[in-house]
Order: sequence, then C-alpha cells, then structure tokens
Amino acid sequence: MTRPTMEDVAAAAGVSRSLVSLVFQDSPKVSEASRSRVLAEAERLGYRPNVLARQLASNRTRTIGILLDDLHNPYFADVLDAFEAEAESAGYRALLANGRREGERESEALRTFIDHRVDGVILASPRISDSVLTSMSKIAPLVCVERRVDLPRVDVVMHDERIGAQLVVDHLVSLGHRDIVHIDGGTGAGAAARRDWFMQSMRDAGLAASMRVIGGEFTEQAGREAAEQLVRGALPTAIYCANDAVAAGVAAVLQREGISIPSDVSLIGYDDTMLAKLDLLSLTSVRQPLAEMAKVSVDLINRRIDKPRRGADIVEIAPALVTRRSTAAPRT
Amino acid sequence: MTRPTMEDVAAAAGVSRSLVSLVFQDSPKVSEASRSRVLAEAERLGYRPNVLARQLASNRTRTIGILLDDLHNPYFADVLDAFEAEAESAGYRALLANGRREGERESEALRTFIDHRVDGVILASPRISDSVLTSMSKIAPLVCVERRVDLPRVDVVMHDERIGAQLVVDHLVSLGHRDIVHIDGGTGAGAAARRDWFMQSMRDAGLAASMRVIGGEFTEQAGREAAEQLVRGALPTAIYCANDAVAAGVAAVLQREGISIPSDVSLIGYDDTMLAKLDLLSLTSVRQPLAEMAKVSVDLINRRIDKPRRGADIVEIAPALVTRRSTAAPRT
DNA sequence: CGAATGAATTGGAGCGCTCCAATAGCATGC
DNA sequence: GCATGCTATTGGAGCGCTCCAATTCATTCG
Repeated sequence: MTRPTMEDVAAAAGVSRSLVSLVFQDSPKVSEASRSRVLAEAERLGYRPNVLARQLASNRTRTIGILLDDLHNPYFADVLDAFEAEAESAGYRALLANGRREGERESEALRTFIDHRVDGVILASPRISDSVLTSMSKIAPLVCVERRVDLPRVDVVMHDERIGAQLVVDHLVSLGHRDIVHIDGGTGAGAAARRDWFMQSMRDAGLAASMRVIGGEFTEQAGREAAEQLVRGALPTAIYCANDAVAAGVAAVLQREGISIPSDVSLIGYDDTMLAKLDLLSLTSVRQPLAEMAKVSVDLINRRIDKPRRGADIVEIAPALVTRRSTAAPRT
Repeated sequence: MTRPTMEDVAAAAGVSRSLVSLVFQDSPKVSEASRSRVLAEAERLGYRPNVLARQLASNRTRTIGILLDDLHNPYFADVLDAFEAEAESAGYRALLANGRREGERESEALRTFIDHRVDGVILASPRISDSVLTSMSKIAPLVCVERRVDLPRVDVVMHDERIGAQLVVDHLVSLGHRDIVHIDGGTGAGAAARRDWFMQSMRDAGLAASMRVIGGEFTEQAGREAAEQLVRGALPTAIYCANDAVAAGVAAVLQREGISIPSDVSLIGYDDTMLAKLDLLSLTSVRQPLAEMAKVSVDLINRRIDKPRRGADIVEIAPALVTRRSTAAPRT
C-alpha cells in the first residue's frame, strides 16, 4: 500500500519535483510539453497528491467546516445541500460535523475543525457559548447562520423573520382568517423573534384582539400537546406553527379528532422541509432562502480571510411562502 | 493568527521538542515533572498540536471516512448516528461526505477521502462502480454497508433481508391477514432481495396464491402511484412497502380516498425512520440493527488494517420489527 | 569502584509537499 | 555581439510534527 510521491513522478518524467508541483497547482508557467508528460506519468503511476503535505506546506487548506446542529432534522439536510454546494463552487472542500444538539459536542467539533486548520467555519444554528465563539473567532473566520450573536468578529447570516411573519399573516388574512393561533418554539433558538414578529404582524393587520400564542418547542411532541389544548377549548380558524415538525404533531391530533385540514382549520409550518412536502401533510410553509444565505456566508468567510480584523456583519435575507393544500379560506 | 508550535512550547518549558512530542503522545516514559510542566506551558500558550503535521509525520490519520448516499433520506441520519458513534468510541475521527445519490459524486467523495489518507472508508448503500471499488480497495480498507459486492478485498455488512421479510409476513399472518401486497423498490439497491424474500416467506406461509407484488421505487411518489393503482382495483388487507417513504405515499392516497389505516388496510414500512415515528403515520416498520452493523464495520476495518490481503468477509445481522398503530387484524 | 542497567531526554533525519530565489535557455533589439 | 527581457525550470529551505538511535544521568551490583 505504499503510494507514489511527487519525487517518483518527477523521476519518471525526467523533470524536477518543483515542476511536478507546479503542474499540480495548474500553474500557467509550465510548458505544454512538460505538463502533458508529467500528467501522463502521474496517471500511469496512479499518483495522487498528498493533501496533508500540501496543506502543511502551503498553510492553507481550502477547506470550510460546516457544523450542523442535528442531522435528524430534515431542515439541516437542506441547509447542508445549499452550503456544501456553495462552498464547492467557491473552490472549497466541505468538512461536515454533527453537533447532535449539544453545545458541548459542538464545541468539540469546532475544535476539531480548528485543529484541522480549516480556512473558515459555518455554524448552522449553533448552541455554542459566546465565550467559545469569541476565542475561536481569533483563530479562524466564523459565520453564524440563524443565530444572532453580537461578538466583535463573528459574522451573522439570518433570514428575515419579520418578512416571514408578514407573509404568513398576509396570506391567512387575505384568505379571510382573523382568529389565528401561533404555537411557538419556546426557548429554542429564534423562537422569540418568530413569536414577536407574529404578534407585530397581527397588530399591523388590526388583529391584535384575536391573536393567540401557545407555548411550545420545536418538536412534533410539542405540536401534539398544543393541539390537544386547542381542541379542548376554542379552535381557531388557522394555526401557525414554529416549524414543520410542530405542524406535523398538530396535524396528527386534528386528524385523530376528525377535524379536517384545511376545511376546518388551516395549518402553516416553517422551514419548508421534507415534512411539508409530504403529500400526507402538504403543508404551507415559509422557506428560508438557503442558497442565498450560503452564498453570503462563504463570501463573508472570504472577506474575513482577507481582512481578519473587520467588524462583524449581520446580513438578513427575505424568505418566501410556499403555499400547499393545508391552507384555505375559513368555513363561513 | 499565527499559532504556537511544539518548538514554542519546548522553549517555554525548557525542554526539547521531542519531549513535548512524547507528552502529547501520552508516552509513559516521560517523567511526571516534565509532563506537567509541558502541559502547563502548552495550556498557557494556547497550544494545540497541528494534526496535519502529525498525520504527515506518522503516516496514520486515525480517521475513518463515512460516505452516505443521501442525507435527505432520514434513514441515513440514523446510519450516520450509529456509525459516527462507533467510529469515535473505537478511537477514530469520522469524516462525512454526501454522495447525493450519484455514483459519480460518490466516486469523487471516495477519492477525496483517499487523498486525505483516511485509515478506512465505510460506504453506506453506495452506487459506486465495482471497478472504482476494486482500485480503491488496493489503497485503503473499504467496507460496503447494505450493498452486496463480490470483490476480493471489500468487506460487506448487511442486515438479514430474509429475517426482515419473515418478521413482516409472520406479523401480518398472525393478525389474520392473507391478502398481502408488496410494493417493491424497483431497480433500487436491495429491492430485488427484499421482494424475493417477501415472496419466499409468503410461500412458506402457504400464501403463494394470494400474494401480490407491485413495481415501485424507494420514493413517496412511487408509493402514491402504486396506491392509486390499488384503490382502483381490489384492495388487499395489508400493504408491505419497500421503505417508509413509499408507505407515506400510500398513506396519503388512502387517506384521501377515505380508506382508514389500520381498520381498512394495514400498512408496513421498512427502515424505521423518523417518518415511521411520526404520530400522523405511526407506521409499523422493520428496523435495521444499525448499532451492531456499525460495530462490525469498524471491526472489519481494523482487521483489514492489520491484514490487508485478507479475503472479503460478508456479515449479516438480524433486524427487528417495530409495531405501531398502522397494523391490526383485518376487518372480518 | 568501575561496569552495567535502565529510565529520561535529546538531536536529527524525514514525512511529501510549497514557495522563493536563482538559473538556464532563448529570442529581441540596438 | 551583447545586454535585455522573457519564459521555463530547478535546488533548497521549511511547514510542524514523529520516530529512532544516541546520549545523559542516576542507580545498582559484583
């Protein structure tokens, strides 16, 4: 299992190791003749550059770490798709890690990234403490996605919660709904903003009197509990959930109770995950602009590589509403 | 952003670089005094060993690559959990890559792992061609999970399809079902075995006459199409789907048609993913023994590191049935 | 008391590459 | 014909570590 090195290729092609190195760096100052001879020999010997050595020597890894909070949440699969694609098209290799919803594990994974000398790290909805973020931000560029931190050198990319809430409320109001309940994400990341902007949008629509909020969490279980509470009391005409998982829980309870969606109650989720797309649920949901968020994030990393001491940027991008069969005009 | 090296720590502690190296390798032949002094200085300077340099010098990365086919399929999130945990407890770091259901991308990712000198690679349901597998297997230990390949040095870990089929058929038969349809995975990986063992189990149960198979695919869409075909003709009393996604598609159509689960039709899925656990679906499903499969896989890699020219092993492990609300006795 | 043993420490070569300064080779122009 | 400016190529130092053989120093023993 011993593998050929540049030296071997150089000897076979009758050139110096430096020239082989230049060929593999796609340097323009190699003659066509040498280039093709070197490539031919490399191919013949089955040579592949040793990235470790390359990275050590060049002090640049061309790698971005992507830290995800929970790969069981289908939302993060979408996040991963968008960010990985963007990193690759910007010429980076993506390294993934799975935080499993524990701040401690996330810190560990972040440290591993740093140990591997990644050029930058994208943290999706991280739970890591500010102090860890601060100290790591001195070593490598960090971008927080969907978590608003206020630290001197940590850039932040968010989708615009305010617009999300407006899209939801406008959609429901234009269908004729007035009695709208929001099941919130409790103390989860971003839950407070989602709830506050819902309330603000309702007030703006002149529906301050008929709005309600039920405390929850970002889980299916929480959706079920909130729904059980609702069916025991006064049912609204529309339910706006903190995310799709919550909406799935609500739908399960409504179905069991013989309450049909959307004829009896309209249902809206958030994140437009695979769950929302399930035909069984066919859920109207707010889609985060992940592709744009990815583009901005990679860009912020590039800019911080060039200028490490830059102040922190906070970028917000507008989401969109995807309407499906779970919303309709209320029964008259 | 310049970081301290071993040299810096050595100077600060008044010892040689070699000694610092020994300390960070947990060598037993370092005196307690030196060890604690070195560690204290390292801590003070914020030193972290450079893994790249370490790996280059030691020619061992202690890293395993895990190649997943499709992170949008919740099954792979479960796979990842099990394998990552196992790799870590065996002292490896796990590197992830996302094949996105394309053989070409998978080959690319595999090559990247090899470039990074991983000690071994675990391929979950890979679509990579045998020729690529063969050539890569000469460079690093490879384990295929849930894909049966017959190559001289590629080990294989499978769950036992035969037992899976028996569990399903026995469960349905013991509830009183005779008229059972299988919606298969078409040309997808493992679909043929799943179908064949279903048929064999039905024959063993003396139900050869009443068994039916409908051609499908491993997608929700395919489930919907098969279900539409079924509701137009003679509905069976139980439907056994190639995986949970297919079952979700079936459930959507049945619900729309006012056919209730399980009182009108029992439904069974495969893989026991998040979908099966959704309260809305509460699907009886076959669970693959992922934890055991992970343990065996890592073990096979370790054994092949010790003995690269060993013949290929094929290991099969029994799955289990998880019963939920989607199955019940048929209407009499 | 000197040789032998063993534990703790060190120096140096080397892992496979990049990068820079130096050099070679070769056509220009005056 | 020779300095000039190119482009193509090369040698060597160095990235931060590991690993091995060699060294130091204190102990032990005949």
